[in-house]
Amino acid sequence: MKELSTAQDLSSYIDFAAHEGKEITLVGQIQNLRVLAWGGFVILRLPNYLVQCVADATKINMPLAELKPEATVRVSGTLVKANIKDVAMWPREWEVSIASIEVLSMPSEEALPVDTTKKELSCDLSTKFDYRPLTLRHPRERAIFRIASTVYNEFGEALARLGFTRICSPKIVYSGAEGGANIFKLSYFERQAFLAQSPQFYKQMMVGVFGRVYEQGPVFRAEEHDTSRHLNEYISLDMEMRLENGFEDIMQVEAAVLKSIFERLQRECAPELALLGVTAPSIDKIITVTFAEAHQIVLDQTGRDCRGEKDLDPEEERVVCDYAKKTWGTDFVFVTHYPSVKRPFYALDDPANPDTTLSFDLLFRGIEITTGGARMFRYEDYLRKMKARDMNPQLFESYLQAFRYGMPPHGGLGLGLERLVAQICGLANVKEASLFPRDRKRLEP
RNA sequence: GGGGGCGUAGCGAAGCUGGUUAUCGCGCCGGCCUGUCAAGCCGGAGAUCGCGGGUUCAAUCCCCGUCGCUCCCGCCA
Repeated sequence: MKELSTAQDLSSYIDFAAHEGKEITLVGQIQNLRVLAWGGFVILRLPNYLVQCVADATKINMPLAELKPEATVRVSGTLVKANIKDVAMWPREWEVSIASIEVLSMPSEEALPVDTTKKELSCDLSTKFDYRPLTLRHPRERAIFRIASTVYNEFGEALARLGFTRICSPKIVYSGAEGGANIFKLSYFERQAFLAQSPQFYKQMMVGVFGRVYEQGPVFRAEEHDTSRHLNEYISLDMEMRLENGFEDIMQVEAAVLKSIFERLQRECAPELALLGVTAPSIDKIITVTFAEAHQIVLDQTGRDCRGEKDLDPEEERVVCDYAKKTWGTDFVFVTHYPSVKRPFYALDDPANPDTTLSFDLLFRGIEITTGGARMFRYEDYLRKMKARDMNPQLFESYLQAFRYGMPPHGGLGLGLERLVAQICGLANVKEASLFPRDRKRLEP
């Protein structure tokens, strides 16, 4: 038996200022190497740093030329002041003056398939994904996923502060939530099951328990779309809450959560944002336009009359966003009151106009990142709506239990993590905001 | 499900109204360089031009097919 210490500091945080002038030992992978006649530089990649180390050829224990990018090394030396210009580096005020280097591992290939030492990764999307274990090591790729990590964490933490309870619903399910046909089938012992395309039913059931819940997890869509804004598996940031005043409550909570996310990005991800050349957006006001007003904006701005249509197409969403930016100075527009026919059966119709629903989409820089709205909460309403849509209530037995036993007025939303991150980072394709994207063609790596 | 574009060394690209020794940058290999920061300089190796067929004296280039990638629409987050 061996007992390990529970007292040691397990943090990867390094207090560089406190180490100045002192001995320091770092284990990291070589991001880049610059060998000069007098010695050279080793850029070391650590969990959340990129540290420059400098070597004097006459003092170091081995020639730098024997090293190569992606070798894992243990560097010992002294932390000294430096002035580093490269914005990919962090920190930039200190470097390690190397005393010795020990090689722990070397890449087995003579040459790496893509060059990760340059400012930009110059390769096609498919190449980038084919070599994901390598390409993700590039500083810009790391920056994207440090930002994604922060967005994911703050979504949960901001909601938790507002009294929401985190839930984890099953991803193996008995029936398809939205009623759509685009659901992955799965063999489950002697029966057939499905991969959840949304935690919708479970988060509604859980509103009957906690009143305010959230979930962050993967959802699966078997849609054959093949575009720069779709994935077949993505991370859905979901919440569901009792409504005190109206479906506007949902938008207010979402705006508050987004605001909190962007402020935290500014505080904690400044180097990553700078590296990507972007700034965190801000959401200081909540701008809403109705679906009908959105069509009017498109008509006024472009002359295209789409007022009869039941949805906004991507081009119209871009027009509405451009208009909102120009007119109200905002990157975010909530479009409310979508037609009932375009919304799932559980959407709550607007009593003032039953052809529309008390629902919304949130558009961010030209793309829709959220769909949300109020849900029906009376059992009879579900039976009526399901009958009208030729749905068999018996197939939704366990879901409908919640309403049979009584439910408060409630609503919620789903936010696509990759879409949000892609828009923050200015990425052309959502897949770039996914570590290992799953699309129509890709199941690997 | 429908439509557009692209496949040329490990990576990214140029070339083509048909005839070249198929070009450039990065990476790789060798040499040089006292502070680099997308380091720099000199030299070298590396490509049956995605695959199959056709037209032609001649195809990387034109045509047909096929496979792969990418973008857009529908649908969605």
